[in-house]
Amino acid sequence: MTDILSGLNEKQREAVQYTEGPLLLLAGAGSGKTRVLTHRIAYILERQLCEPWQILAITFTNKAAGEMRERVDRLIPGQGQDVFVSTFHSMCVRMLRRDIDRIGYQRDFSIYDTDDQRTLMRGILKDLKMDPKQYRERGVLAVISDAKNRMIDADLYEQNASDFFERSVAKLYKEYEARLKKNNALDFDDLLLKTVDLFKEEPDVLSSWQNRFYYICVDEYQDTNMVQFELVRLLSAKYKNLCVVGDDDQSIYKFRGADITNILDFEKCFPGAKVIKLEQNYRSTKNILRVANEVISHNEGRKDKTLWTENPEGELPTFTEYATAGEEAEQVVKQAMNAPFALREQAILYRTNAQSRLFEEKCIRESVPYVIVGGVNFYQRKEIKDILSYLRIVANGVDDLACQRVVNVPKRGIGDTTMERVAQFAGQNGISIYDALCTALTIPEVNKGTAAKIAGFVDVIETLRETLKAHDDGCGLKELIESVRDNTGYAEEMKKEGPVEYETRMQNIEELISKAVDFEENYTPEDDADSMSLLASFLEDVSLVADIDRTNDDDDVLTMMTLHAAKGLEFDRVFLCGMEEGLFPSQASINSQDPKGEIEEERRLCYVGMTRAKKVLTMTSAGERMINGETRSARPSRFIDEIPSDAAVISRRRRSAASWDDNDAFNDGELFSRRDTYSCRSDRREYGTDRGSRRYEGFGDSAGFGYYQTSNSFEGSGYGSLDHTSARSEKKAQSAMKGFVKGSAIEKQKPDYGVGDRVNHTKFGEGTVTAMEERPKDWQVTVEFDDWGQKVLMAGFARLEKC
DNA sequence: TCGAGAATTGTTTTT
DNA sequence: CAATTCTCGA
Repeated sequence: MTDILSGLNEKQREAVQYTEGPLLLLAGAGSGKTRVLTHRIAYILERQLCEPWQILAITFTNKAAGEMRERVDRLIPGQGQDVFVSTFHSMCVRMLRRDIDRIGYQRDFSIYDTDDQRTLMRGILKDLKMDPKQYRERGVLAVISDAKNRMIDADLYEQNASDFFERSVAKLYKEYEARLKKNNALDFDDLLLKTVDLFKEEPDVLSSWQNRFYYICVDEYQDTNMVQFELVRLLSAKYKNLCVVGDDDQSIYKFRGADITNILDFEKCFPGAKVIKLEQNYRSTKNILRVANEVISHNEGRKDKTLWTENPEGELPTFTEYATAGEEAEQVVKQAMNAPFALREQAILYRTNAQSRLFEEKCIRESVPYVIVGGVNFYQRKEIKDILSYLRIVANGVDDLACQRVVNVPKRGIGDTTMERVAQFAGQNGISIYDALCTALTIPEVNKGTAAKIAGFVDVIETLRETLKAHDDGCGLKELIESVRDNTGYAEEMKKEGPVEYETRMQNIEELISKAVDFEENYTPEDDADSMSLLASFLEDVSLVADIDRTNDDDDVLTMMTLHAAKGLEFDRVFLCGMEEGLFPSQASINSQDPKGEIEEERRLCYVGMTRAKKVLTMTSAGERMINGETRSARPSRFIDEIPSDAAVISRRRRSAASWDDNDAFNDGELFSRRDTYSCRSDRREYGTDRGSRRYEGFGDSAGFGYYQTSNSFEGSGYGSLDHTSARSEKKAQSAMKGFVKGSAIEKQKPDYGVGDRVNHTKFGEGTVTAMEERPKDWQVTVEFDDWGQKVLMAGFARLEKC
């Protein structure tokens, strides 16, 4: 007992011991909430308030689930493994696997990922002859997903459809559902939704789970959506021992339905709920925390709390604006390389996955070992999806999508036209594609030659089924995958793509095999899921793996990932990169219907990023970067503006105040939104080759900019207080700072030319200055150009050169 | 049926 | 820019 409660502060201890009844734990970043959760579970176990398997703990990732199990196990040896720790999605799969047949699905259902969903929707649009320009599958699916997250089914959606578009979407929604059902498949949202359906339609199923779980904990509660709320509500209804942990300031998944009111209104929904706030931060330095607090304080409607720490001051966070994204990446990688921290203790965080490319490039160049979390998910890679599709057909014969995906992979001479006919035949006879293929010879429209090829494919599948059956004692995944690789001609097909691709693909398949072996070894048939095959569980498991789950912390490598992926992690040093208006906060959030709300979400994301840092926070931006093949320029993020000047070392590139204002207009909508609202392609056509930065004349070229720095001097920054390596870094840091001059935030300079002088402009060429007028933030210059006539320019913006 | 080259189109963020 | 779709010739 003393063990479990020792080392906890008063609040934490209170939370650990408050086991009965609803509890809302408002846990700020780095306040030790995982610690509280694990100790709480251990406390319950030690007190023998219930059996391990009667505790349900829901985490955000599978990795977190594993870690929690481990940590509990360390506190109460031998019992941690039996606690039901899981993500919402995995939990639902387990529950559905047991009982989904009671609501009209088969228990060997497939799980469709985003790609599968899109393929399915594309087919629907085609069959219903809807204009794919008008109904883009991505958009339609987003609407459907949104509806599902709010527990609006197709019928209800139809009833509420108020305009033509919505009625069309309703039709698509219905068809989409029908096809999922026909394929015996569920999408991600369904996993949650169907579980709720199951609970509502089969009360005894619900009560069996209700009876089982005496204690329920939900981590990252601020990111739960309505369906998840409903699940939690239902499951906890009997014993009401529900503990939710979250931080409204870290709610960053609104886009996928997370509803912040779940946490804000917890006390209303669960009367008598106890609220405990954890406000002491154990992770970051005072200086990092101050910056994070300052930024997040710009949000309205938060739960009142102030994070504080007893940690040392630490050094001031820095912000540096580089000229280009390339330079940003290079400097960041070099700094990481020379910092007095192990690579694994540092992370590069960014808003979008696309930003990783440059960092990756620089890491390769500098030979810095790195790992990118996210981007293209392992299980979405072509070769993996292909192989899994084979396995899906083996497991679930009615999965048409899987069938269509690999029927001609490797090339068997079964083309689109043939498959079109087969699909039609299948539809007419109400059978699955695979069943249709099995009887290909009887399909009149399919000619004999192709039918023979089809028979070859069917043969492959049947052989695989044999392989599986031959190992009914539960060892066969490895053989199965190897069989797909080696006996279908798949390996040969890959060779054609070139040796490099071949190698990486083979490696990926190897990785899949070891995953499979691993899975098999740890596989314990569910107490109640008797006949459910090992294969089906493997496939279900595999589709729920997030990329973060696959990272191992053993290697000393530099980690790069999106801010979203960084949630829940911590590093000694964090690089927060790409802090530019239009990127972070994203242009979409600025242009959205609800800019205020969306920018607040971006700000929370920023807060999450900053609070990942334990000792050093380094923020950067680029004056220009390539986006969609166009060089675009941007001013530093508004979040940088929100940092008080004495709280960080802020180095912006020198720009006149006037150009800032223009730049604001540029970034805050006008020009970009036009590109978004209307076709940006028409722009391209109209302007021909005059693309990108040249179109926004005056922004693209960075020549002529200097640096200046606001706030205090460099004293106290750098790595002086750390160790020897630090001296080196300090030097590096200083030399990187070369060219920076001290100055105030906004400083207008009188140009070095005057009325009557000859000047040169990058676009307009030479001309004579005819007038100069001082403006509040800049000098306005009138020039009579030789070739272009009179122009009125802002000096800080036009970069005129005296000649 | 299939491949190569052209054209088009797109970015948040993810279980 | 890069990923995906389209188009056309064999």
